Amino acid sequence: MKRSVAERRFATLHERSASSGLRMTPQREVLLRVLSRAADHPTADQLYRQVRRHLPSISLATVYRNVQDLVRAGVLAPLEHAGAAVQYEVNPDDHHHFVCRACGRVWDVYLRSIDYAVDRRKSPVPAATIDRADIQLHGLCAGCAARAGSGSAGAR
Amino acid sequence: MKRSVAERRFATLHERSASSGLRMTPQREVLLRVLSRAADHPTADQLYRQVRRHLPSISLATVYRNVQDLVRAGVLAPLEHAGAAVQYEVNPDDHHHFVCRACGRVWDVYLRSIDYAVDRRKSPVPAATIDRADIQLHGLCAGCAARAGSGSAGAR
DNA sequence: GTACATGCAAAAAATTTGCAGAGAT
DNA sequence: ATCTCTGCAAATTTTTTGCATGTAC
Repeated sequence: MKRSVAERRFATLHERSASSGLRMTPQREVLLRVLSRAADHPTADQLYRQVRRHLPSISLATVYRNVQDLVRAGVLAPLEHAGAAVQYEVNPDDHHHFVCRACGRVWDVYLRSIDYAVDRRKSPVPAATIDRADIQLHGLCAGCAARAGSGSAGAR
Repeated sequence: MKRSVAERRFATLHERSASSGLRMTPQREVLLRVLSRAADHPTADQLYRQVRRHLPSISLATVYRNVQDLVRAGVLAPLEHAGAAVQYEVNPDDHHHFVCRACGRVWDVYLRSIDYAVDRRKSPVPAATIDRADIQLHGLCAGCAARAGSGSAGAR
């Protein structure tokens, strides 16, 4: 049962990776296999350690490069806003964020209401208490949209 | 007008910082002043460069230490999930996240519905398009709640 | 006076890059 | 044959830490 889920996932990853023009090297294949079994949200280093068990000669740099390629290919996504330098929040008001997917900049957003319902059947969440819901809206900011509309796309 | 907002903010930061037992050194005061004027989400390095203009002799390590102290004091918050190592998302289903505020672990959450309304009057967001809303629920996971209930609180 | 804070420099952690050789298509 | 990918090692970037001295309370 669990096996077939991982296998279906692997097939998907494999196909999406191939259709993005990425070559199927042994390193990439093992990485995809590890990813297809991942239940959580692994870091590059955790992936490295997993992949290494099957391919002891792989280098950490290769894992980093592959993970980036897969992000570019849309196969993986960095969890939220992680990485790079930590940004700090000073605004004491109750608010949320809008993140531009092209330039990565963040703006504060005020919401008038939030409503959500957890699907408990599908969510094996060991939450004892939930005390806050932060929303991040993702999209294109006006500047990047204009740039994308006319000239070549300018990212990051 | 803008001045008084910053000043009110500074007073708040100053008071919260003091009531957390933090001493008011020149370095801390300038940092709080910079923070009270911050309109965006600065990194430690950006804060360092700002503070330096008023206190050229301050060291980057002091800024880092102070920012951490202020986070512990509840004056600042790290933006979302940033920092440390980047975690990657493999799950292709449409889902959201639950983050334990004690241990920092992340679980996938499935929502049946999401509803929100942007308060456009208060939000100067230059969003050309919004194509996704990611929700992060914050709280205590069962494990950390149990640990907090009995023994001493175990964090991070 | 004492405990906390600071500066400096070195260390650690996370990530990126240059380069020469190997391999996929 | 070509263009991508890899391993290795060195470089960068971000953050943390040890230690002697300074200073807010």
